[in-house]
Amino acid sequence: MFEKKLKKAYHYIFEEDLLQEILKNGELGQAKAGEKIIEIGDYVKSMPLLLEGAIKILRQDKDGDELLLYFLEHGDTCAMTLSCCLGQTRSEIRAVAEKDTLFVMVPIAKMEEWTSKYKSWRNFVFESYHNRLSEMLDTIDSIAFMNLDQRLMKYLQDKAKINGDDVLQVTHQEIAYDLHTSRVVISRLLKKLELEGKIKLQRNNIKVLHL
Amino acid sequence: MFEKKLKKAYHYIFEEDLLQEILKNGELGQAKAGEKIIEIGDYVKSMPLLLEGAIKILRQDKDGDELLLYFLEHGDTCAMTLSCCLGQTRSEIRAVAEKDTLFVMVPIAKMEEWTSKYKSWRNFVFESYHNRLSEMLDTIDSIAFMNLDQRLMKYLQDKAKINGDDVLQVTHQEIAYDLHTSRVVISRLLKKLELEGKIKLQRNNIKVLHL
DNA sequence: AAGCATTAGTAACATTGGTCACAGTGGCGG
DNA sequence: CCGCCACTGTGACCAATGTTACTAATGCTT
Repeated sequence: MFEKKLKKAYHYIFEEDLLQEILKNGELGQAKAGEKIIEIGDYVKSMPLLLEGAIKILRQDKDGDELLLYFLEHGDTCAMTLSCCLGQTRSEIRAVAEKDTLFVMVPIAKMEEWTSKYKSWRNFVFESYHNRLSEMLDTIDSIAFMNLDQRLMKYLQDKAKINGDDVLQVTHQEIAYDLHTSRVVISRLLKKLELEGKIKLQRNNIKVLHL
Repeated sequence: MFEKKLKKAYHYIFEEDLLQEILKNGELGQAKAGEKIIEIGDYVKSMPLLLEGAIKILRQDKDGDELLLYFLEHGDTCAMTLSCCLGQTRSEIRAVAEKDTLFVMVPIAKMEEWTSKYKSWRNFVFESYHNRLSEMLDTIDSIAFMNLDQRLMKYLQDKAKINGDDVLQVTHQEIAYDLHTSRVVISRLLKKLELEGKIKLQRNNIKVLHL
C-alpha cells in the first residue's frame, strides 16, 4: 500500500477526505530510471501525482530533435498532462524517469468532481499550473537570453540538485540531447568549464564543484 | 456600458448569471495601440478579459532584452496574470496593446468564489491555462528548433493574422526587439525574404505575400 | 589477448547571427 | 528649399555554435 508515502508527500496540502479519495481511486505507478512514462501523441487519461523520484519533461520537434523543458519532483504533478486530460488532446511532451520513480495515477473522471468539492484540490491544480508556467518561462529565458556555456552550467546544477548528488552519472551525448546541441560542442564547453575550475570530468560522470 | 460587447465575446462560454456577476464586479479598461498595460514587477490585483483588440505578451531579462511570447485576442485572458493573482506574486511579463484594445478587469477577490460556483468559469480558467501552455510550447519550439529566417516569417504571419491585414505597419527595429535580435540582422533577412518573393518591403511597412 | 563498442578529446572548417560603420532615402518642420 | 531625423541598405568583420573527421582511452566480450 502506498498510503504512507502519499500522506508523507501530500498531507500538508490535502485534507484527509481527499487523501482517502485519492487512495481509493488512484493507482500506484512506477518507473525505473531512464524509463519512458509518456510519449508524444499518447492519449492521456489519468494524471500522475509524484511520490518519490523525479521525472524529466522533454519537447521534441518533427525531426526528432529534443529539448529538456524541466524536471518534476516529489509533490509535483504534470500540469501539461493535466492540461491534456481536460482538453482531451494528446500529449505534447515526453516524460522520462530521471531516477527510480513512484507516483499515483488519478483518473481524470474524478478531477472535475474534486475541483468543485475540494478547495485544496483547486489550489493544488492552480498552483501546479503556476509552477509549470514559471518553469517554462525559465526555460525560455535560458534558450533566449543565455549562452550555451551558461545553459550548460545551469543544467548541471539543476541536475545535481534533482539527484541530490554533485557527481552526475551522465555522458556528453545525453547532455547534448537535453540541451539540443551536439556532443562535440558539449565536450568542448565541459573542458572549458573544467579549466575554469567549475567542474571535474571523469569518464561517465561529472562532478559539479561550484554550486 | 460594455454589456453588449461582453455578451458578444463571452455569451457562448459563460452562463447568464456569471455574465451578470462580471458586469457587476468588473471594470472596463482600455489601451491605445502601443500602450503598456502591465509592467514586469507590477503587483496585479485583477485579471483582464479581452473584449476587443489584441495584446502582446513580452518577456524581459535583467539587461532589458525583450522577447515576444505570444499574442492575446478577443475571448482570451492572461493566464500569466491569473497565475500571479492567485500566487500573490508580481508579474513576470510585460503586456503591451498591439491594437486599440478593450477589456474587463475582474477583481481576483471574486475568482475563488466563481471557481467553486460556476463550472463554466472553471472550464474557462483551465482552458486558458491550457492555451497559454500551448503558446509557450510554440514559442519554445520557435527559438529552440527554428532559424531566424523561419522565426521571422512566422512572426510576420502571426502578426498579419492578429491585425487582419497583410500589410504590417512595423519598423525593422520593432521586429528586432520582439525577436530579440538586432535591426541589421532583421533588415538583412527581410531583404532575403523579399528576394524569395515571400514579402514586399516598403518604408514603414511590410506586405506579407505567402500566407 | 584480440576485437569491438562506447565514450571522450581535438583540429579544421562552415554557418549563423551579431556588431560596427557608414551611406542612402523619404518625410516633415521651419 | 534646407536641414534634421527616423528608417533602411549594405559591406566587412567577429563570435558563437554546429559539423566533419579522426584519434585515443576504457571496458566488455569472446
